[in-house]
Amino acid sequence: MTINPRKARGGQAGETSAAALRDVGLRVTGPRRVVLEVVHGTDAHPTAEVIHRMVRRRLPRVSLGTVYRNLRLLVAEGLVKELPGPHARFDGNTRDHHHFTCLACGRIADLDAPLTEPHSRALVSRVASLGGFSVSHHRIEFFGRCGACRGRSTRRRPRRPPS
Amino acid sequence: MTINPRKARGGQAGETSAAALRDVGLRVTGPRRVVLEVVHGTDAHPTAEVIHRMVRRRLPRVSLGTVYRNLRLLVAEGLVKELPGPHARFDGNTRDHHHFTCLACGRIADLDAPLTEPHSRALVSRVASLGGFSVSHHRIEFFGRCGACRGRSTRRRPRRPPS
DNA sequence: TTTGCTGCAAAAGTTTTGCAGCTGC
DNA sequence: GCAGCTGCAAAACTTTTGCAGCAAA
Repeated sequence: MTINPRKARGGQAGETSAAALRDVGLRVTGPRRVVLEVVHGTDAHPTAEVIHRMVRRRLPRVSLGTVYRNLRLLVAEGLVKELPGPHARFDGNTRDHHHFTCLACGRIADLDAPLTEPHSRALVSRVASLGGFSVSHHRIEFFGRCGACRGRSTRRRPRRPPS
Repeated sequence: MTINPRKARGGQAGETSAAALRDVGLRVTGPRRVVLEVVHGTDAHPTAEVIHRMVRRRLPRVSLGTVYRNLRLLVAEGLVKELPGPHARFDGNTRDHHHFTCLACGRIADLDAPLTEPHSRALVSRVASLGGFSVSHHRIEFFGRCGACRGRSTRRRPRRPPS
């Protein structure tokens, strides 16, 4: 689901995630570390509930409230990104990137910066100068059908109605 | 708040909105018509609750449930657009356009197509061809400070935490 | 030891829905 | 008249929060 392939996520996660938490001044607790590892270990842009389910496979007693609290902290510290929507989704890819959502299967693909960079840079400066804004960041979402679903005529329903 | 100025909204709304409803095969009822006129009559991208308040100034007995039901219908029929987020916002501007959100005052400005068109067109075709997608539409949101807030040092808090 | 974190459960906030009655067509 | 709408109230969800105990540093 990634267009510009990235290094394996959550490779040597064990030590890395603890270090990342320490770096930003957060205590390293079991639930917190696993939440971070789960989000960094997938590119499926899971919701809080899905993350909770995945965390529980490793630590069965972790509560949903704790997952939410930690996601908030991780987002605030910049270790995780949040995608807006009726059900928030979380993204362990903290590099600059945008998204493509397949309306047929519901999957969300990361579009890393090199793919969009040249044009979006021009776009931002045009909007800033003509609109009189200072633009700190921007978000681009594309919608349509992914390669796999373009062939398929029977559209498999998205797991959640996209957007 | 509109960059490319548009024709006055909700000018001769009275007849127009009823006609628009009939066009898409919806019954013309008081609540429904007023919901549509309210959303078309502002460019402030109001939430459902705000719309409800505005509708009630004209029809005091309209319930929030009815506002939600009608907004859903109007969105489904393409008479109104919905902006994603924790609190959905609604937009009477159904033309192709994008948005700028001021992080200082929370206001959302419409960026009409001519402003973004040339670059976003190139962006879409690049993403489609390199990613192997068919792109049906896309959404671009810019964040930063608007002209008015750029000068101000004291940042007036957004009415709702943006994004 | 101290401060922060957790589980649990309750609360808060938004959006949806069931139902009986009303109304546009 | 009938299908479709509406108000009202309850329900369904997602997300947040209070609290007492526990654990990282």
